[in-house]
Amino acid sequence: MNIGDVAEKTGLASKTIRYYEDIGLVTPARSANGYRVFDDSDAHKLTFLGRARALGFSIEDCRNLLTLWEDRSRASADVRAIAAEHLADIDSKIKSLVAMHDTLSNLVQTCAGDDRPDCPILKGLEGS
Amino acid sequence: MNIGDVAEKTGLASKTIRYYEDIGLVTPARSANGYRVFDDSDAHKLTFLGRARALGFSIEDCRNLLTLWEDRSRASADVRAIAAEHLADIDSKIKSLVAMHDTLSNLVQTCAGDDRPDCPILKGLEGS
DNA sequence: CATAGGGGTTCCAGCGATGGGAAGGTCAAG
DNA sequence: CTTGACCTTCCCATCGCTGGAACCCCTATG
Repeated sequence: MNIGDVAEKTGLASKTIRYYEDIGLVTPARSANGYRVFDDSDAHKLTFLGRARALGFSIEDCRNLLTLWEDRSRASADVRAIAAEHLADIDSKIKSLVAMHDTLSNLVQTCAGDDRPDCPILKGLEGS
Repeated sequence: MNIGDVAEKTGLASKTIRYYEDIGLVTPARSANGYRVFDDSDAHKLTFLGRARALGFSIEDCRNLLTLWEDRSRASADVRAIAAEHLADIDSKIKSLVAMHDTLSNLVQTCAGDDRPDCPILKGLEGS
């Protein structure tokens, strides 16, 4: 498979795949003309990466998960630890976004949104 | 006020304040020795910026809000539009994070987290 | 008066995870 | 033979800062 094929197959951009090779997440073979050649195992790895990234795992997390994924003797506790930590991250991001949402939504609701110059949103941002 | 004072007052890092000057959000005066000199109005602006950023507004949003804030004849509808759009952004981020959370939390819950090599989290990332 | 420290200044580089685009090589079809 | 779709490497841009280097300024102390 050339990069375009594997890109379509995995849903990743070609650029992204090249980047993943750059940082050592995949190591596709090269054909005589210099093109990258991906086998099923590469594609499988990239699919894995795509899913993990879609779940918001950082590249470094992905690297670790990938290592664990390829290590047949790994303990599932290791994986669980990474996932649990990431889950806590997600939780705290959600909390902070919900807090933002609440504050901002209050401001928006108290704002008449008409053509008068008096705006409670700006007031809210201004004072304490 | 020197930059350190206003940094403490507003809770922003000095570096951040310099950056805000760089991109034209504030324009403090300069004293003879080249130091930035901030008056109350500058500090007020920076406080405004700090709050808006804390609510997740982008720098460009902040620039617009700041313009509106300084324009005594602005329509509150303009402000409301920016805020409402940002609110929608926040909403969609929350939705996507909650979806991530749910998926990942399912995976984590089905994972025994012991020392066996069989891990449902990796399986989940692997297959569809 | 020299020195030490804690300000301040500029500029340059880097983060994460790509995306855009230039400049050029390669391949299959018409 | 040419066209157009692919591929390659390379460098720059994004966003919102943050760190560091190298240097200047001001005050206090011995």
